Amino acid sequence: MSKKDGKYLTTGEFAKLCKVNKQTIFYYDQIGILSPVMKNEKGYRYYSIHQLELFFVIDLLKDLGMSLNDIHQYMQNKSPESFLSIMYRKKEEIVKKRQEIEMKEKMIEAKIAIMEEASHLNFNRIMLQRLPEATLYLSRNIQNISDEEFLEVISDFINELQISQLDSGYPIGSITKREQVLKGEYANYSYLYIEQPNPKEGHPYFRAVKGDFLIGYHVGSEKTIGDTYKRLFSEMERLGLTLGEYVFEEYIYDTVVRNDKEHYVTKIMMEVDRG
Amino acid sequence: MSKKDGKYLTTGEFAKLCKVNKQTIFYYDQIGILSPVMKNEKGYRYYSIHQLELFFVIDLLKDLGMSLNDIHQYMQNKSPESFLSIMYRKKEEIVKKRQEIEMKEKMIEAKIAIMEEASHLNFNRIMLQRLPEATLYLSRNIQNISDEEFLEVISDFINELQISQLDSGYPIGSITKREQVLKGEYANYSYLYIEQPNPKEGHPYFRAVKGDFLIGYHVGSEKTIGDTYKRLFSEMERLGLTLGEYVFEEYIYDTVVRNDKEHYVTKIMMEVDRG
DNA sequence: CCTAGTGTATATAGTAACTATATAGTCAAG
DNA sequence: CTTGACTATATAGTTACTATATACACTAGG
Repeated sequence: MSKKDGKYLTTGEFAKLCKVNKQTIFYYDQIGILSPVMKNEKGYRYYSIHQLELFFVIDLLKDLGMSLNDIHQYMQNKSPESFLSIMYRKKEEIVKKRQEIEMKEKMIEAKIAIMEEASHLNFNRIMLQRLPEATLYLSRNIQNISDEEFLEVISDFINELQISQLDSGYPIGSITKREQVLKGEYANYSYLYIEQPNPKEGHPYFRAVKGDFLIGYHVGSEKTIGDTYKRLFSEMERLGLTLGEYVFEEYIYDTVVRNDKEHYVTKIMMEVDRG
Repeated sequence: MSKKDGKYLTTGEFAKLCKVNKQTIFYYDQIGILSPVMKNEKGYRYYSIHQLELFFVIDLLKDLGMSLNDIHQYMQNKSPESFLSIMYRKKEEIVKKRQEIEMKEKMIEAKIAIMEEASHLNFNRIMLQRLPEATLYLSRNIQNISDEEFLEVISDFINELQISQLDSGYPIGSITKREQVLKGEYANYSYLYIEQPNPKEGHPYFRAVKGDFLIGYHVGSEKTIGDTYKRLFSEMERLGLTLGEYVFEEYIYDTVVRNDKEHYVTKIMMEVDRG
């Protein structure tokens, strides 16, 4: 391309075609990554049409997370070979980036689903539901664990979420065993979990749940969760049910959407057996 | 989740779980987007496990291009409703972002393909090839156009590339008519174009090419391109061919990969008819 | 030819979101 | 009781711009 070599662009024209601030073009000249092909005696910069392609490449590299400094390094020492090797590197990076974006898109969809569902709920009602099979990613056992060990388990759990892209956007929940619940030790959890709507093949530590659940919502701080457990137990009795093996807890409204602990909402799902 | 409310995390522990610098956690407290649940009399900060979820949400919003200032606004005024509306907005944005990433991935692939092909070429050889059908996005006609008009056409062309996501990563080429080429006006182009390997349905301004082409490479500045045209003409004669309707030019090595104009390489593709 | 309005230039300071450094107080283990 | 690892604040530096101030240049209309 190019219409006769005679046609040059001023800084303003060039900036407009690049769709950036004129200052940015000055700046790129200053740091030496894109200098005009010509400068007249008054100091006016003149760019060639070809330099647009170079700008677009700089913009691409920038988008791919390359610093202007690194771009400068390359510009000092251009060659088809090093350009190609950069492209191969960036290709790998962008694939990873795309996967991350795809995951985040799913996370947002999950958050929307949770919030939409919550907005239609009556938190006072207790319901008996048959839950379909779900896949959960579980932490290591955390029952009766020390503070240091707990920190390590949490740390490992979160690391694994991030490394294996298991953060589905669903809340991190806790599983308590029947025995602890019956003793009133509602906070003596056995596992943490996160639901996996699209479980990955061949990943360990997964666990399916299905069956009858008595579901209630606790509004307020964790400290008063016993009250809601009592309400659930009396409803259980009224329906002639007995407590199953596990109880699941999930924050529905937490510090993410509420300032005041009194407005937190915890979903309690009790596995039950029909007497 | 949460192991008894008694367990708090120090700034260092919290930072480690968040996988960020401790300073960042200080900073977030300072600007008021994530403050510890507790501060002791010595000023030590203590975070709760729940605040991890909040950090992850902040991190997500940040990734989705929200400024810490905007995040602060939301944090001052949390609610499930406004969180939901942010999520809906971000959902739209991330879809767009994903599409952009996908496009850039294709661009990188195109650049790799071009550079790989070029690295295996002998630029001295002239070849007769039958080119398959290709879809090109064309600029408006630029033959015998004034400088101002040319600038506008270029501007429109580039705008369209960006708006309609037509920048495939292939070089921007030029098309010259037979008549101008025969007169030696090699720079009096009629159109600019960019190849579309995956043409979008229903987009106008496209144009297919196929047929026999005599292909040669010009090494050096545009000014001496006449020499290579002469070489091509004599080869054409030797093969008993006549010049077809259009000649296509594309930069293979340009300011993106070369510092010196003497090393630029232009691909010249002449449509030819078999005598 | 003068002038208004736009364009160009440089220099300097400000911005966001950290990041690094310096200095000082705190705590737990041996 | 000291060492080493932690905590805190305050300040300055970083990147990639962005804004502002000031001065010079160019172009079109009266």
